[in-house]
Amino acid sequence: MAARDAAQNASPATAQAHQSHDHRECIDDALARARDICAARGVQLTPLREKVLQIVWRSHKPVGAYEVLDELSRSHKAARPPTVYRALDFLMSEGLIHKIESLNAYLGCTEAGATHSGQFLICHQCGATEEISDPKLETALDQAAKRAGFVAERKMVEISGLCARCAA
Amino acid sequence: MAARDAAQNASPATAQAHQSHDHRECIDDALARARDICAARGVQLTPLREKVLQIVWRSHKPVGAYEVLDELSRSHKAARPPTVYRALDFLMSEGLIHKIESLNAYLGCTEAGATHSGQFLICHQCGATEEISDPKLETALDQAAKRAGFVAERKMVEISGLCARCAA
DNA sequence: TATGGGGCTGTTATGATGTAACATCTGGCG
DNA sequence: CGCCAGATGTTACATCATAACAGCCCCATA
Repeated sequence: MAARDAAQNASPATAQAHQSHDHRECIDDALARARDICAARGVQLTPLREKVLQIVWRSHKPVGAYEVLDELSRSHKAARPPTVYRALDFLMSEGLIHKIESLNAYLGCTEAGATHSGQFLICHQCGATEEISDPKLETALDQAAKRAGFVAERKMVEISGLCARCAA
Repeated sequence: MAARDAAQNASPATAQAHQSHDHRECIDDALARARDICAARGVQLTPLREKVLQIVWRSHKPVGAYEVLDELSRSHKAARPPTVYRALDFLMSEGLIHKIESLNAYLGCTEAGATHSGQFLICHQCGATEEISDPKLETALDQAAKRAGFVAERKMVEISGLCARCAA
């Protein structure tokens, strides 16, 4: 897997990420799900947007907008920053990707379909970023906000450190 | 207080923030605490760094680095971006301020002295940002990381929504 | 057919945030 | 004095993001 991953993707985004699974399946699943979701909602997952989604999904590392732009430029000469940001904005508004605020980078959403803010474990060694969905954490967030009389809308949780493999 | 706050501070940072308390006390306390902490640690809270800390503390709204720069320039003509970023880096490394990642802005730490990552309630209406320290939330974060075999180093929690006053 | 409106993309320019790299200053210490 | 470390000055640049307007395409409707 690691070899194929490296072969099909020369971008630095995946250079270090731990990939012990068949990542092509991740991509295929994500794209198929995205198509279903957009069709059901009556919004357009255009070829451009799908291509951007595919690029974001090339690894489990958050990808910067300009990295997406570089990659997109190979097949789409006209690509400019607004091209990419507009696609990223669309994908975020449909809950298909997340922005990792602490890295100014974007990551495919593994829970696409359900609207949620996302909770992330970011390894600063290999870059791999795992999205988790912890009900207790969710509850704790809601309780903390409630206690302060605060109406929570977006709840961002980004934990950086070392993933299990890098810590070992 | 609102009147004095407006008078002593023309920066947009405080334009909307709810300030029902004597904010001058906040600033004075924060600066005094910072001096104590730095003295105890044998690190230099230079006049420049103290001035930057004071500017960050002018309100309970996170302040952008270039806003700090504008303000600092009034008294310190030589100020440039690196001047500000170096001071901010120092203040963060000593735990005297926090960076709010979702806003790319900086906020005075109300728990200075104890090393912690900070949990924030960010009102997108008035901009006021409250730092909370919720033990249950802290536990939930640790548990979530542990469950994934992840070694947590920095735990970022930023909840945006409406503060009690703006929601009312 | 025509027409006009909405959604998507192209294009140019610029704004906002952050850092690299090297120079200079200052105070303490052998 | 001579040197070093830490702080600041200074120039240039890298990175991240958006404003504003132009053009295109589909298609609903007259």
